[in-house]
Amino acid sequence: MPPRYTEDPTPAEWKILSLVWDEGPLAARDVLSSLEGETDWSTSTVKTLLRRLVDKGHLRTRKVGNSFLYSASKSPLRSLRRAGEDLLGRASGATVAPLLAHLVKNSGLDSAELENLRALIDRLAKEAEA
Amino acid sequence: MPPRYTEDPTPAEWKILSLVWDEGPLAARDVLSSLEGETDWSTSTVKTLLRRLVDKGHLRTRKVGNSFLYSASKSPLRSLRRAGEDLLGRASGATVAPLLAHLVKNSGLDSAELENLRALIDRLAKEAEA
DNA sequence: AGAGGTCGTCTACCTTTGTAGACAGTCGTC
DNA sequence: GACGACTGTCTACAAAGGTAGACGACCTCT
Repeated sequence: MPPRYTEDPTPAEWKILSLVWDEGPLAARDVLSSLEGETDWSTSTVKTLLRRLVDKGHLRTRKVGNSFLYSASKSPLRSLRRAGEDLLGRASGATVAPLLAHLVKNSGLDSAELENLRALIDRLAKEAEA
Repeated sequence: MPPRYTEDPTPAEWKILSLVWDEGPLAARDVLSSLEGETDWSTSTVKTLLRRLVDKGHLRTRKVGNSFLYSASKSPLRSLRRAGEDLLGRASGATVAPLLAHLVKNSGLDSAELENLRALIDRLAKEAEA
């Protein structure tokens, strides 16, 4: 495979990336301490992953003192949608529906979110009839 | 990272795997011809990927003449759900709902499937109230 | 039986990913 | 202004993933 232009995060990178998404701009040391207990990555490992995420364009840095603050450089939703589309692309016609059902079931949406989703489905259903 | 026990398919492997899911038991040569136009993988490449999928336990083989028929060895839905859970795990609380909305919108479900999904949501909403 | 085609296996090689040590710059503090 | 604590960069290396050639086993037609 010649060079890949998608630059999607790898599993290890996803871990760091979603952490940064969740906890706003973080310094390397914050990422490290947030990971404590979850992984046993060394300082170096985390710094490498952060650097690679910057190289791939997922994170940006802002210099503060002698260190960096890392923050998302693309909208999280955009990256997630991309990954989601890959997933859907792997499901065949017959598995798409049960897959979505499973995801909805396990997503822990609250009442309001469920309500919105139902509204969306109603809209789609109306279109599908036409 | 010590040996990984998940043995999830890689992107290239997914391509082959979902092809086999879709088109039932296939011989290597069928996979090859189905991929024509989509990728320009050589015979060897495809055979390597098939073998790796077998090694990882995603495909099983049945000998027929001097060749193999490859078919799924786990339920496709199961593998997809696993991948779906990874995806959800990467989304933070706030992004889960919009992500699901996007997926539903792009999933091309037909009326009946939408109906089922709505029924599921109604059930979940009822539980959420309690 | 021999030739030609097909098949899977072996082996290989480069890139990416996972993981981390060594080290030099910098910042605060005594 | 020197010391210690941190920080990011460089370098490294093994494992996984992507890609494919070489080759011997096997079938099939003549």
